[in-house]
Amino acid sequence: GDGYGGFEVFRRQLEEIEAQGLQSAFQLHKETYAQLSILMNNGSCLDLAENAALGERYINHLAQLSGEIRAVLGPINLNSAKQLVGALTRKVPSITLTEYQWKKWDDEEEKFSTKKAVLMREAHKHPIIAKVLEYRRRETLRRFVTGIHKHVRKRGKLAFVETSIRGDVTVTHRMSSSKPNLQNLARDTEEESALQLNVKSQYISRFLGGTLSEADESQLELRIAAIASSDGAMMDAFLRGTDVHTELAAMMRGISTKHVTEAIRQAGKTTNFHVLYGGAAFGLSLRLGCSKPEAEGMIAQFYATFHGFEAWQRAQEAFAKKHLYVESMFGRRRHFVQPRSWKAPEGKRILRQAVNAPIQGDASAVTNIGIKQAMDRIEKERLQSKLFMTVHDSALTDNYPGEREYIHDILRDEMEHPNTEQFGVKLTLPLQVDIKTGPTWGSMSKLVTA
DNA sequence: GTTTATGGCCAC
DNA sequence: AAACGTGGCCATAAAC
Ligand SMILES: Nc1nc2c(ncn2[C@H]2C[C@H](O)[C@@H](COP(=O)(O)OP(=O)(O)OP(=O)(O)O)O2)c(=O)[nH]1
Ligand SMILES: [Mn+2]
Repeated sequence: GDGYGGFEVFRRQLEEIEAQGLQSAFQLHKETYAQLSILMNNGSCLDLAENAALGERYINHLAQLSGEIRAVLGPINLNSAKQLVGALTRKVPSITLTEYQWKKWDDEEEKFSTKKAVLMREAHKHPIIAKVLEYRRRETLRRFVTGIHKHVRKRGKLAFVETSIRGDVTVTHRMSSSKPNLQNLARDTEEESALQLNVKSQYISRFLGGTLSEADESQLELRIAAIASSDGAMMDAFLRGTDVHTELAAMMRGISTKHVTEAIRQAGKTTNFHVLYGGAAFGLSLRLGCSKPEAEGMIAQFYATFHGFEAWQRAQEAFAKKHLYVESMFGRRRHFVQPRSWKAPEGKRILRQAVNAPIQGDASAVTNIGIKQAMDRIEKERLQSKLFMTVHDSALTDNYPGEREYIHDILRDEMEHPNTEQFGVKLTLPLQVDIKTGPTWGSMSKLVTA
């Protein structure tokens, strides 16, 4: 009843594991996913002094903001969305705290929302709204500072958190991280780094004089989408070396790719994946703040350009309707429960999941095969550096002094050349890995490769 | 006083 | 009766 199939789907998965025996998808799981979750138990080293300093700064910022806001809105609990609706409506009568107005075709209750997108849309109506947004951001990031206290383990002079990496949680066969989750740490921004509020800066090397590095697959799911669908235009784009995220961001704003900042490129990413995974004009127009016809035009242009991918989408959907599961290139499956109708929201959601699951899942497989190879080399060559974490399409290493450059070679060699053939998959496009490095997870600079 | 649900938001 | 997908976590509100 949770939309993920419940018992029936679980039973079918069990049957599959029994029937699959030593098939390649099972091998992949056993030799790669299960191993990674065991091997990445080194923990992540924490700078406790930085943690304490961050905590102090967040408390101060929050106290200041809380005072300013409650002076205007009254003595409410700012962490309560419900109280915020009441206070904001009183103070700013013109405010519209709904995500979007729908028909209200009968005496349905109005659904209020104070989420970020809504507050940003309404922010021009009163200066206090921006303050609330700032409070929210600080409060959310504070939890990355104080929330890890219960997970800290001392090892001699050093402090660690030992996240649990599991490969048996997600329906698409991605890895998950918990207790603490290290896959959703807030990215460092210039503004917050300047204020010394960068939460990733508390993650450091465990070695005296050591460094951290992160190797991230470039535009990974777009590449996998191109490979899986064999779409000509998409393949061409990558063979030409295009950065599709950047190109789209530049095109949407009518600026040159030179002027695309990291933040702008990130917005382009979100748009790309929105459209790739069956997003509608309605949601796109909300996200871009443009009209619905404009959004429709953009989606139409996407499918006009990538009709090969559209055909692949239709094929996935047809397969899902017929068999109630989809299967990826690596032979991994996601099962569905029969919806009442394929045209209702419930059914349409399944069809989008049918398009997404094989791509997200195989992107994960490709990454993890490469990571496993890198870990094997670090062990075989008796290096002291540690590959201690994965964030879906990236790997983090803690570099022993003097080993960094060689570790970078390993990361690039292995992650750009995962041996997928052993699991029956031929990658028809090259992969590209971007490497960053620095003294902390929150202060890394891109490696310039000649 | 516990539990569970919800709203919200971070990442990829 | 919604409107890219995959996760985990926290504080409040509601229910036990
Ligand atoms: N459906 C969906 N998938 C996402 C979204 N953000 C990230 N992903 C998936 C697809 C990405 O290829 C993958 C890795 O995320 P990254 O941030 O590394 O993006 P990507 O590799 O595409 O670009 P990059 O060149 O690394 O900046 O995670 C999103 O908003 N929606
Ligand atoms: Mn990436």
